[in-house]
This record gives sequence, structure tokens and C-alpha cells, in this order.
Amino acid sequence: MTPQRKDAARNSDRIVAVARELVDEGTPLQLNDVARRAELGVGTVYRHFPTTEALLETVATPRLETIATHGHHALEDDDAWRALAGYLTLLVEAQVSDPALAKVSAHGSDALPRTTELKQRILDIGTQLLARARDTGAARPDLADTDLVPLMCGIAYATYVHSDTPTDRLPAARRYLDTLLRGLHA
Amino acid sequence: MTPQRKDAARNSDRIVAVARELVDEGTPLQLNDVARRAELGVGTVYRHFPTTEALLETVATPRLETIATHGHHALEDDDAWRALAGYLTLLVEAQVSDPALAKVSAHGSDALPRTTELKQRILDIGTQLLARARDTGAARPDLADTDLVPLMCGIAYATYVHSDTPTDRLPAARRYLDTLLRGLHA
Amino acid sequence: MTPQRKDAARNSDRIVAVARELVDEGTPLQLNDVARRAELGVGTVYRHFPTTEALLETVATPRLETIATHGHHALEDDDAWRALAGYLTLLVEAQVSDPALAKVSAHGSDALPRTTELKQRILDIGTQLLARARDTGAARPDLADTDLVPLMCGIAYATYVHSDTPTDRLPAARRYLDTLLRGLHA
Amino acid sequence: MTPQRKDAARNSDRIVAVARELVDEGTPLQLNDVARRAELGVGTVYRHFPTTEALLETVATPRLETIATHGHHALEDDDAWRALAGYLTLLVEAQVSDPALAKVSAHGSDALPRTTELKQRILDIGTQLLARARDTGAARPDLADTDLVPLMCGIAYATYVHSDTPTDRLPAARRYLDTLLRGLHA
DNA sequence: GATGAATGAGACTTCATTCAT
DNA sequence: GATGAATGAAGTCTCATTCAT
Repeated sequence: MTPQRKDAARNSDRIVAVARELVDEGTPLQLNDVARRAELGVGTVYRHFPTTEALLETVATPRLETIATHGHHALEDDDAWRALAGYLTLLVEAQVSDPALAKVSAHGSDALPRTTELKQRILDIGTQLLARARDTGAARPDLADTDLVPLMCGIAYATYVHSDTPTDRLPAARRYLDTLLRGLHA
Repeated sequence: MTPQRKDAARNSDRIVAVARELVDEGTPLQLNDVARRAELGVGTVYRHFPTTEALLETVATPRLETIATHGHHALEDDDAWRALAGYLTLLVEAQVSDPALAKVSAHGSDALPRTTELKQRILDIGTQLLARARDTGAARPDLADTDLVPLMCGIAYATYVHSDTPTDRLPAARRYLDTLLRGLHA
Repeated sequence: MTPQRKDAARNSDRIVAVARELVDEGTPLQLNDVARRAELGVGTVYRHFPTTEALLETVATPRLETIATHGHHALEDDDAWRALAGYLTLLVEAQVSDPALAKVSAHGSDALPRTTELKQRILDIGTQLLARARDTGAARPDLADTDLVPLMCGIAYATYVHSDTPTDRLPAARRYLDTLLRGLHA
Repeated sequence: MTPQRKDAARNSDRIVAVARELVDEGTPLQLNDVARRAELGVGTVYRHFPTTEALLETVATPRLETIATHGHHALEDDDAWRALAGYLTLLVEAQVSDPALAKVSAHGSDALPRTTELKQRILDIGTQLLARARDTGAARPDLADTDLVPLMCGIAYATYVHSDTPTDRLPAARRYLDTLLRGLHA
């Protein structure tokens, strides 16, 4: 009930925090709902996030950044195959543990330019890692670079189909990815 | 024994046919919508299908049956690996080409007993095929039998993430499944 | 709270009646508002009238019909000038006494085909009456037939500007129209 | 005496300029909107113009002044009829070419005293011109002096009903006014 | 004086479901 | 059995206005 210039940032953070909770609960994001839970006016939420997508992407952004960062490290790994495998593992595990990320990754279009940028970077890293692994003879040439992200989405999705409890999902994800990686290994 | 019964059947068929159209169009199933297109009262649709899920499952049932039937044949194949691979290919391709099937397969709970029964049978067949392939030494032991269906859902999902046009989805599905199968092969 | 097939018509009538009240009060038409006053669900109002315009036009329709009917009689009047003058008087007075009609007449586009049809007919009659009056040498050629309706809207509008109380509007309208007619008379 | 005062004036001018643009575009005046386009805080706009009406009237004021000025000249014209006709033409043309003026002229109540004053002066001039024309025997006695402004509003409105494109409105306005003037001429 | 974030009432619209005929 | 009008909760979003800084 006491909003100020400085609190604009606080409010924004609060909204994102509430959204994160909802996402983790599996509750579908609704701007009204977020407003109520954050104890803010609807208008405030709309000012900060004009659409559900914008909010969801904001929620997912930190993870996207983490992935991108780790990906850049991976590019420096001498072992091309290990680098690729590690990166894909990261991608899958992140999606399995974060529904927001899973949704954003699977969506074709983005609400925020920042999201597009990060997704592009993540894609590019995958492209490079795959190319290196292929050039080294470590990876078979069957898969295209644009297959990588969809496949990681698919594997994450498979774990959601497989079991309701989040705990069970991680081991399942590992099994699925390992099998796939073995199939990709030359 | 009344002429009504014949009408009822006709109505039901019509509803399912319309629902199939909608599903193929990608239009979200809405019972009101179905009623309008089928030129029937909403009440009639509700009488036949109390929920959207019931209707969707009815739409998907023929495919589920096809899969089960083919699966039974697969069980008679001498080549355990070929049988398993063929079956999984069938599963994936069916889901890629039929959004109704994809949804029903991925859903944890069912509205109709018939659906549960068919899904169970499809699962059982998978279990047997995998067991045989494992016993023969054709399949690695990493994957559990309950992984099969989720994985096929995941691959189908990956193709939806990969591209909008239905045409592009089938080749993608093949790539994904082939890689996975290679990883599963002993 | 007891709606039936037969009452569909009754509800529709009720909605129109309420809308008429609101229009006459000068309250801006809002579908929600109408629903509340008619003691009906919002959905019911929306079913009958998808937009405010559709409702407003329905409210105005009877008057449009009256005008058209009278216009057809006017075409049979031997005195071309008297016919034209009478018709225009009718047009103005109707608009002055009915805000719904005034709005619908002034609007360029229509929600209901019926409205378009009636407006066209009213326009056509004006065209014919003006042509006849001109041919007879009774009317000067300055005004085009497409000027008639806008001018009547303008005169009605002038009376709304002139005074708030509906009672004062009619005499004002007569003054305005008489002056205009004198200017049009050859 | 503080530099702020100069800034305040600049801001005010800017707000009015932006409002003028919006009005000319046909965009409905919204104080938030104005603030954004003027690159000022909403609060600033509210400080200068507490309501939309106040702003709209400020936008219209220069035209009102022009009309008043020209009117004063008209009072000195020896030809009473020519003076009246010229004045009314001015009134109509101004309204046809300026939506802000049209709205302000048609509105019964004013937000700013300055507006009331100018409108009164414009009205008075009309009264005097009409009286003179009547006394000279140039104008018929049918119309009252309070009819003049509403009628000009009505004619302007008629041109808005008649056509969407601003270009077509002026000739139409001339036709309408000429006919009316002929009817008023003795 | 200027700022602009916050507010929240309220308008709009959709849709799953019921139930009288 | 069939019909389809009615319902109204619930979600969407806008915008005039306030007020702490």
C-alpha cells in the first residue's frame, strides 16, 4: 500500500517471485492471480508485464542466462564430446526442474527481445558444440543442429509424462538423455 | 429396438467426426463448438460425451486400437529387435500425425475405461517387446518398460517444438527415433 | 430465473425494452448494464445481441420501419414538394424524439443487415422525392440526394446542442427545418 | 521570477501542441496519452489541465478568439446581410476544419471561464448581426438568435455524417450553409 | 513544480454446464 | 432422447486519478 519510485523495482521483483511460486506449483499463470497474491493492483502487474508471456519469460530469464554462461565455458572444453554431452545434460536438467524454462524453450515466439537473444545464444552454442563434436568424429552426422533444443524439450516433456512427482523426473531425464547420447555418439 | 437408437448412433458418429475435424485443424475442442458444427444441440453432445476428455479419447480410440493390433502382430515377430523398433516407430508416427492421440497418450488419467484398457495393452506390449529384446541381448538394460511410452510422447512433442508444418514433422520424428534406437541397441 | 424456449423471445423483448429505457435516459448503452437491469445473465444479452451496436440498431429498427413506410406513401403524393417536405419533417422529428435513431442514422456502418437495408430504403426514397421535386421545378438543384440524410442528422443534432430538455427540441427542429426547406424551395 | 516559470510555460505549450495533434488525428484525448507523447509526467499534465475538457478548450481557444475577432470586424460591415452571412460561414468552416472547436462549441458547459467568455462573445456578435439583418429587412424573423450557434454546429455535424475524408467536408458545408442562408434571407 | 508508479473500479467477453421444454 | 437458451463465474484489460518522492 506504499508504492514509490524505489519500490517499482521491489514490486517488479515481488511479481516475479509470486509468478515463480505459481509456476512451480503448476498453477497456470494469470496476471490477475499474480496481482492478488502479490497484494498489488492489477494495473501494477500490467504495467510491469503487459502479457503473461512477458512475465513467464522474465521468470525464466535467469535460468536461460545460466545456461548460456555454462555453455560458453563448455566451448572451451578440449573434449568436444564431453562438452556437448555436458551442455545437453544441463539443458535437459534445467527444463526438468523448471516448468517456466520448459515452456519458454518450447515456444516458437517470444514476448521479450532478451528472451529471443538468449535463446539464440543457447542455440548457437549448441550448433558450435555439435559441429566440433562432429568434426572430431565424436558425433554421428544424423542430427541437425536445430534438432538439439527440440530434443531436449522432448526429453523434458517425456519426464513430465512419466511421473507427477518432481523427484522422479531427474533420474528419468538422465536415463533418456544417456540413451540418446549413446545413439548420437559415433 | 426403437428407431431412436439408430439416430443416437448416427449422432454420436457425427459428433466424433466433427471433433476429429477440429482436432486436425488444431482448434481446441469445445463441446459447444462441436455441437454447432454438428448441427446438434449442446445437450445431445453432453449426453454422449460428458467431458471434452471423453470425446477426445473417443476420437483417439481407433488409433489406439490400431496400435494395439499392430503390437500384437509385433509380438509374433521372430526378430525381437526389429519387433521393438517397428512398434516404437509406429507409436511415434501415430502421435506425430494425430494430435488427439498425442494428448491422450500423454495424459495421466483417462475419462473412459476403454482408453485405460487400450493404453494398458499398448504399455504391456511394449513391456513384452522390451523384455524380449533385452533377453535376446538386442537391447541394453538401461531403459525401463515404463519409459517407452513417455519417450515416444517426448519425441512426438519434440517434433511439434521443431516445426509448425505437419509435413516437416515426420522426417524429424524419424531422425529422433533412430538416434534413440541406436542408443538403446546393445 | 425461469428461462425457456418461449421466453427466448420474451427475454429478447425485455432486453430491447431495457435498452430503449437507457437510450431514452441518455445513459450510454452497456451490455452489462442492460443485463443487470433486465435481471438476466450477461451471457443471455450477448447471445441475443453480440455488440452494443446490434442492440442499438434493434432498438431503432421500428422507427426506421415507420419512416420507410411513411416514405412509400409520400412517393404517391401528387404534390412533389409537399411530399419531400413532409418526408424530411418526418425524418427530423423522428431523430429528435429518438436518440437511438439519431445515432444509428448518423453512423456510417451497421451491425445488422436489416439496418443497412432500411437505411438504404430511406435513402432511396429521399433520392426519388428530391428528384421529383427537382424535375417539377419545385426544388433547387443545389443539394445532392446524399445530402438529405446528413442534413436531417445535422438538424437533429442542432436541437440537441440547443437545449437539454426534450420538450424544447421539437419546436426548434421545426424552425431549423422550415428555414432549410425555404432555402431549398425554388 | 524563478526559471521554473519559464519551464512551466514551455510545458504547457508542449502539452497543448500535443493535444492539438491528437485532436487533429482524431485520437480521443487522454491525459496519460498526452503526457507520454509530450514526454512529461502525467502529474505535470494534470497540474496544467485538471480535466480533458480544460485541455480541449485550451486547444480550441485560439480559434474561438479568431472567430470573435472576425466577428467584431463583421459588426462594422455596412451590409448587414453580408456581415451575417460571412460570420456564419466563418463559424461553420472553423468547426468543419477543427474537431476541437466543434466539440467545445457543441458542449453546454465549459471547464474554463475563458471559454465561457469567448463563447458568450461569439453568441453576442451573432445576436447583434442577426438583429441588424432583421432590422434592415434582410433576414426573416423566424430564427432566434440562440439558434445560430446550434445550427452551425448542426451543419458541421452534417458534414461529419456525410463523409469521412476531411477534404470532402468543406464543399458539403458550403452547400448546406448556402441553402440555409437562402432560407433565412428575406 | 515535476515525476510516473500505483491503484482498482469497472467494462468487456467467453465458455462449461444446467435444465425446462 | 434431443434441444438450445440461459447462466454467471472468471478471466481479460483499460484508464482516470492520486500521491509519495
